[in-house]
Amino acid sequence: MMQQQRRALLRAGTTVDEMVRVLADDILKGLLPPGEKLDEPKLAERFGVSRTPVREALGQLSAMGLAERRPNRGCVVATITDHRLTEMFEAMAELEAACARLAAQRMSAGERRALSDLHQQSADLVHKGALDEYAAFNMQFHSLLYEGCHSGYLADLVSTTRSRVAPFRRAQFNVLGRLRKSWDEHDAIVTAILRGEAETADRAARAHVIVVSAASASFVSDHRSSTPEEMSDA
Amino acid sequence: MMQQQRRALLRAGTTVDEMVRVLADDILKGLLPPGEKLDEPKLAERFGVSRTPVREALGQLSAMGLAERRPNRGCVVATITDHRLTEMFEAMAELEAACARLAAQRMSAGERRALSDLHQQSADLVHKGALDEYAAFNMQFHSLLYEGCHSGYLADLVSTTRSRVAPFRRAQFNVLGRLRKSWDEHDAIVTAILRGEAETADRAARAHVIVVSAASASFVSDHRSSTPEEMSDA
DNA sequence: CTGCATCGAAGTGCATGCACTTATTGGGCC
DNA sequence: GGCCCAATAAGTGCATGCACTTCGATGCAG
Repeated sequence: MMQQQRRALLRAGTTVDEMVRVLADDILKGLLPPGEKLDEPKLAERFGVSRTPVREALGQLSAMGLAERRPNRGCVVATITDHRLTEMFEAMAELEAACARLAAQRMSAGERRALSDLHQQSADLVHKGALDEYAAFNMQFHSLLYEGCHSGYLADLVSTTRSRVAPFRRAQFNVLGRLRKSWDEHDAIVTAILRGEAETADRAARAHVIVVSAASASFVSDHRSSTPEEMSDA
Repeated sequence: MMQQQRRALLRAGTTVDEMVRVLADDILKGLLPPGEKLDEPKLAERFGVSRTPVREALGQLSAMGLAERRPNRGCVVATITDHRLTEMFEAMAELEAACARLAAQRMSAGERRALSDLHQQSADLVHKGALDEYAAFNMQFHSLLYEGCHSGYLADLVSTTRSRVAPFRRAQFNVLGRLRKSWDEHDAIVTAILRGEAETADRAARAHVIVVSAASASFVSDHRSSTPEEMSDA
């Protein structure tokens, strides 16, 4: 059949970029669970393109750590060991703590106010027990924290790490009472930052992540596929 | 001409993986300086393959942050602003500090001995002024530190960051007296780790990176290309 | 001589097709 | 019946070729 023709006129970036965006999103949201096979012909049909751009997209996803490619044996959504997940939370604790410490030292008055306002607004969601809305707020809260450290690269590292653990921490707020505790932990962080107490903010952020880590710890094994060799990666 | 034939028999992984390794290495070593054009036909000829695997390799390099792709306008080795470099060093200081702190708490007796031995051996290189050998030792030293934190993900993050700044910190030990100072800074880190003094190790590692940062700071502008829009990325 | 449109070459983006590898299934043998 | 192996199907890896975009050169008007 005829080759591409006038697809380019409708397209913003390249087809590959768009596919990477969509697939990464699907993985982070859990639509494509860890271990899921990423079949080239299927994806080619889904996106209405040939296998060539699909292959490029899969290569990039695996370079990003969201997928794993086994030469000649296909590509799957990245799996993880519970040991590796523990390590990732540990690193996230360090990164969030560093962000919080720097934010306490560097945030402008406006940034502090924005963080405080957002935090206060979320109190309502706790009362209402609005899980989904609180989850959305939670993302915003942490994003403000990352921006507040005024170090874009550090913010990128912690965002990336947060994304990578995302597929393994679904349903975290469903645990009863976790909502309220999360808010209290945020409160400790906000208070320290507003006061400019760097070390207190560091410790509060670290503690917050460690609690989240514990709440997510038992989730991995459900998604572990049966390949034993993945135990050796960390 | 005839297609591929029996290339696969000689090959370990895939052609693409090999190209990514080689190109990443060239970039980190400075053989391909920041801003250098990565021309698909040229690379295809260099590696003796068609453009398809070259394109995949470039996509992966850019997903790793080592290259930048402009749609329809080619691919270049990643450039960086001096602001961004400062941020990267800042993040590296945090990461190295965290590694050193955890290493002080977690390293086994054997690991401590290995670190100490390596460090003591390097004293010779300082006396001889052996810049290249010291640089090689320096990499080993930091690798041991990363492993010593017993958190593979954290080690990956700091290794990756170190790789990314590598193209911009060439000739760092050439500065007179830097060699000796570097050794002294390492000594402070090693001493703290051997004593298990986590906070001291944290501060020593942080200080070490900050000094390195200052020594490299003026290097970027030489490699800045002329595109003004890259100022807005951080 | 300068500014702008046009043409051409070079280079990028993707479709298609062939070679090779891996997974699977159905028969022959013990 | 269980085991092995060949034949086949499915899927991955890369080469090739066409369509589209960008960039530079050339020619013409002002």
